[in-house]
Amino acid sequence: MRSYGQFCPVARAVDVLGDRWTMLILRELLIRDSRYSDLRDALPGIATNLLAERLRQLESDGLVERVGLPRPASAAAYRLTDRGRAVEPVIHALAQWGAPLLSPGQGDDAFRSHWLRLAAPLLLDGTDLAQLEGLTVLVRTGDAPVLFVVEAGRLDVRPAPSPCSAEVEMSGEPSALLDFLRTGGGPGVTVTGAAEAVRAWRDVLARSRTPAG
Amino acid sequence: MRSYGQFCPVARAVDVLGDRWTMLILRELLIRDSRYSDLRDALPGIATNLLAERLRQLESDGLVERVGLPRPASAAAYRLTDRGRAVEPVIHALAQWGAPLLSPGQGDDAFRSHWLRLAAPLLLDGTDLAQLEGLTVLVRTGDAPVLFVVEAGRLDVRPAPSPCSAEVEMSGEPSALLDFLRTGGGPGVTVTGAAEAVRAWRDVLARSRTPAG
DNA sequence: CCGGATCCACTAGGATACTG
DNA sequence: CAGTATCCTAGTGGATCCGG
Repeated sequence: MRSYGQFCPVARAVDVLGDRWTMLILRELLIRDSRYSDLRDALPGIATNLLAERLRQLESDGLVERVGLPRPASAAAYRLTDRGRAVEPVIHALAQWGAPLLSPGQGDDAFRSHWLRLAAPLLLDGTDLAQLEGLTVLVRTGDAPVLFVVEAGRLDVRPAPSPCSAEVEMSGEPSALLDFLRTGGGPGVTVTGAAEAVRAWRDVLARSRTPAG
Repeated sequence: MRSYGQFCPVARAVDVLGDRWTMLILRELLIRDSRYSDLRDALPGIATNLLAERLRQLESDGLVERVGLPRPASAAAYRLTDRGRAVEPVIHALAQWGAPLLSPGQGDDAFRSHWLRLAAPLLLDGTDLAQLEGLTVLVRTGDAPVLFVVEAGRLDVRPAPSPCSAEVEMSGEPSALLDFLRTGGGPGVTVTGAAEAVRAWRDVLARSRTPAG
């Protein structure tokens, strides 16, 4: 991208981060280290040459590094450097601001379950997870099941192993499921498991909180 | 901008905010309500049709409103709506991350003094302004002088009236001045005024703080 | 199958001239 | 002053192909 040519911290940041796709590539690498094809799968519509060029640029800007083998080799992955990981507050602020834009529903948009790793803790921001310590929730939606684990007062989201047992199981369309995470109710989501754990989970989700965004 | 087509809060946010120039237009309107020509002056290099189109888009997205007269009239200005103002955390996060990118210096980049309204409080983040309550600093740099005022423990930056008297006066190149704000020292900045006030001001700036970015 | 490179059609952005 | 209209170029999207 052409520089804005402004001696201003915002402009200098956007010079580096403002290219098309760049922020979404960083989102992916914030969620997990990824191989080239992982990124391509998580970014439907990106042209392969663009992905390659963005990664090169991010590497030369010091936000991303290749881990594994040197340049001409396979099975390597991309990972954020410390400087790249420092973009996290920007991504989080964007996600907070963008959360209300999910309300119109999914439409024809793509969805990947691992995005919940970023979105779910955000949607639960302001809830009190202390009483759920240790709870596990298996979530079936999108392309692959994921496992919610409450630990240290935080919600962590990881790929679900198979087989996988959890105290609570939820399933439904991504759109319904995100509504459910925000409100603790709504149609289109099936919740099963031990009655007490289910009840505690729904209670926490239904608790009033600062509205996201 | 074409939508990324992803059911993800980050992607939906970038769908709206990710167009070229959009973030800088929002930065301007976060600093102050602006007329069309104010924006054009603060965004050197923007094509006038692009500025018009971005403003139209931001208006239809509900981030910006025209204030003053209805469509076919002059002397009107653009202002952020509440939803537009909610982008502030994103801009601040970008500015924090971008602050280290100022170190290479100004080069050929443009500078506008009013940008200090956003940048200066950020560069002083982590300092204790309580002991400077009420201090005024006249800053001469860039295209117009600005006045720093410490009140309610915060640093506020406003256009300097003329004539203007302040307890402390600083002047120098933008690059030197920003370094000075970060470190309390460095070459290229002239500081004058009552010795005690000058000393207190330098002391606070020199105090260690969380490094920006 | 992974990690790209190449080619081509298209669209968004940049520069400038012009108008109510 | 506040934009529109135009032309041109650079960046993007999509498909296909290639080497390890």
